[in-house]
Amino acid sequence: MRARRQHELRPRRRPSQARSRETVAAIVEAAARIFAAEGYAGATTNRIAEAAGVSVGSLYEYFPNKDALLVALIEAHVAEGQALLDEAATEVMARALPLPAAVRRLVDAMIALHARNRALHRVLFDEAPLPPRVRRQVDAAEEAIAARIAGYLRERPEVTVPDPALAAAVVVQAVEAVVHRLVVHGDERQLAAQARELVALVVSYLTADRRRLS
Amino acid sequence: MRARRQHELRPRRRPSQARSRETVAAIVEAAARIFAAEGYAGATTNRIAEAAGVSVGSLYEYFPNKDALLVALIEAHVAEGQALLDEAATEVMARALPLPAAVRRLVDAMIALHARNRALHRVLFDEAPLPPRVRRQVDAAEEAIAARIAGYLRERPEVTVPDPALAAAVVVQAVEAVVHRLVVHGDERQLAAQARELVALVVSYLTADRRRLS
DNA sequence: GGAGTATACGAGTAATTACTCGGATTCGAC
DNA sequence: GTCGAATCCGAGTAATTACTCGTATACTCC
Repeated sequence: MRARRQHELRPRRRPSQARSRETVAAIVEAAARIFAAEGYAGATTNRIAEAAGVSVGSLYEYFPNKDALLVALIEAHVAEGQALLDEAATEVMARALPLPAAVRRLVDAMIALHARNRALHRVLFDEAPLPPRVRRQVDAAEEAIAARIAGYLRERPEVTVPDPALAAAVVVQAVEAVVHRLVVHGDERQLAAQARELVALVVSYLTADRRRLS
Repeated sequence: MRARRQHELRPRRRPSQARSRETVAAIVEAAARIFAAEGYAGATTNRIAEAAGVSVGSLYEYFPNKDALLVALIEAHVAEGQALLDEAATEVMARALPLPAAVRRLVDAMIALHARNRALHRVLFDEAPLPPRVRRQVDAAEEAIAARIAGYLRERPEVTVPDPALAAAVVVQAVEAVVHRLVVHGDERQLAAQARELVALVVSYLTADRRRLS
């Protein structure tokens, strides 16, 4: 293969006419399908263009290289995740849900996010190391949701953790990591039971009698 | 590149003389270095052979293809992990450690396993999807350690979970997933504090007053 | 020391695939 | 209707790299 075009990941040209916007949309959508089906290495730009009903030339008109396609997909996925989690957080706050229900809501939102397109999610986050810029975006999204959760924790009297910010970070990490495991690699039949235990895990932690723990 | 030699992953020939055993060892060791430094895609068999001080021909004498090298590394890593965790479990049992100390021991063992060669660990488990046979090996190792933990949980009166086998599985999943996150992607400065919280998370869960949780 | 086997070598091959570019086509604006 | 810009096309190219195979060397055992 030819030497990969430096590290440029941004679109090469902005589509201005409706026609080209459709082309870009078709390419992104086809990329999602092909990456999900073939994995990162197995997906070729020619195949993606073909699946999009477009020539490779057009693909490269808008995406400087293969990685740029991945990045576009990841960014869309992250935005979607942020929206899902924000929605959950807003609902929890508005209805002042008690802790177990709130945690359940968080876990369910996380499961929904991962399950929406399992195969693609696996490729995006289990293959191909994220470029630093994208990594930062993901981290920022996680921090944002952790901050909201920390705010909620401070309001709930039954929460006993001494450092809500730290606790929120740990909870987000744990829920994300475990759900990822369960959904992407786990046994579907055990998902419900394990999700229940995950809720118990988090709720116990947040409401534990801290004096007993050391 | 040439079509990849089917799905054979087992060594092609068993080294019988001391000389060739050294060659194989050098290749494996070099593969670890190169994969860690360059990532899966960036590592080439020519480069690995060169780093091992050996010709490509010799490499292919013992490993049918590039993936077989990865599999060898993963198998070694899994064996090492099993040994580390078994050792921790044995110590916990022998000294009848109380729960917080036992969990701490588990978390520390897991951290040690992940931190021993961060970069390689990342490549092995974050890039390149594992072939099914290897996946099964990893799962079996996790189940084995979960079974030992379940036995321990049943012995400790302070443990309140209704289903120790399920709880043990969840705990192993959670500890593995979170530690992986913390060590491979996380901020090193926060590791200690987050590890402490992880211990609190697990201990709280295992000793929670189950009536309060729903 | 000779026969047979195991091991090592590494230049070369074949396949793959990311990416280009010159030219055709379609659009929007006046 | 025309002109310039935007878009599209896709055969071809250049680079990469996994893997082979004929030959040379070292070892073992008698």
